[in-house]
Amino acid sequence: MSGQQLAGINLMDVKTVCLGMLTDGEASGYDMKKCFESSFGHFFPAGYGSIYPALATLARNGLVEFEQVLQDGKPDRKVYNITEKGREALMEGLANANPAHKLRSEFLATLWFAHLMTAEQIDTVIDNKLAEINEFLEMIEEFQSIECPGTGQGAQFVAGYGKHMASAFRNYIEENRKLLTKPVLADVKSAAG
Amino acid sequence: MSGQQLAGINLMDVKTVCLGMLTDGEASGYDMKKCFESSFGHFFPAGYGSIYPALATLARNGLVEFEQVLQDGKPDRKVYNITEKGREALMEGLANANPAHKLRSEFLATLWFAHLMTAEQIDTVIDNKLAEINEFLEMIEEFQSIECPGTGQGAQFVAGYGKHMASAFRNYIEENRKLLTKPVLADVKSAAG
DNA sequence: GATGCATACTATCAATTCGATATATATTGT
DNA sequence: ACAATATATATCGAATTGATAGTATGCATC
Repeated sequence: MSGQQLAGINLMDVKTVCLGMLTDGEASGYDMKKCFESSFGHFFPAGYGSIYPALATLARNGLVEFEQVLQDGKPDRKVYNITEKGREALMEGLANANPAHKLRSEFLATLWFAHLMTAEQIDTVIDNKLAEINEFLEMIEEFQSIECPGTGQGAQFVAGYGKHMASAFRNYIEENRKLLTKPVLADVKSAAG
Repeated sequence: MSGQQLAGINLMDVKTVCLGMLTDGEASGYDMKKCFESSFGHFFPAGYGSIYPALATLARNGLVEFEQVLQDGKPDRKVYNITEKGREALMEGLANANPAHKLRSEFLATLWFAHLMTAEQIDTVIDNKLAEINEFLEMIEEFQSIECPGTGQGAQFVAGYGKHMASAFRNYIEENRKLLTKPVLADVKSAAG
């Protein structure tokens, strides 16, 4: 019942995030996709299939306006701007006191069934994940070094979160991976018997 | 092109997880939902809307079989069992060397825009998240205490992961939340001016 | 004795999201 | 000359989410 406010925006969904990006200035869908790729997408992914429909809905409901900009050579741009109504909707989205924080890990689901896998398979999965984490950590450190201090407290907090959690992830894996490849009692017995 | 193997299973999706659960013995969709609720769902969520269509597809492709069990009083149960073909498909699912690990955080997306929020809003969001994390940690500790050692190395690894990461999350928030409510230079100037 | 709630069990629907793909053109690299 | 990359739009099928619906029993509260 409650929560259904201005033009169907009630949560921190892709629409709300697009509105937030527009508070920094005008942008096209393409620009926003790049923003998702470079920073946002690491903790809140979105592709064209989400962004373009989101912008269409926002425009239909008057939360953003756009201008068709003809370019020579390149295709036209639709440059979006947030409206006053859009700002209100954004504030409502930010007012949600219990925003979700969801994990969906095929990695953990796979390792849950480690007893059905060979030690080689387990090692490969883990080594690949460690390599990914290390790449991510390098990327974050680069991001933090170019971020100018004083602006974007939120961005700094989130980047720090990413670094902290990725390190914790790496530490946990390195210290506990042997749990997964260690033979269980039953196997030891059958090997000895 | 590649990856499209036995009956449309190529990743660690809900179908594959259901097959994995069935290696522990027969179960109904309802049973599996309970399993998702109690453990699996914390890192790989699935509701009825995913589970029932998944089981229907698996049955259609011969990866599981089911028996309609009539019960007095209660509604009928469809009790599923994994087939040999299903075991093969599961092994293919587990053979994926790069299983994903995805986060989707409305929490971090919200705090990215902390400069648009009041300090009270920020504090509420953070306090609520800390309370959630503490509940989660209690739940995990209970899970670990009832888990018998020697069986389910994977489950132990995953539970340990959950505890480790939730603690890291809590520590980061507690040590860095002041970044978000600390006034920025511009605000200090305008307050003094 | 009736009303409402919890549990047990199935299943479906609209809305949203994902990942891939289509369409076009210009620039840059080899 | 040819291939790849960047710019920019948009759509489609498949999967997932979250809510809801239906049917039946037991149990407690009013």
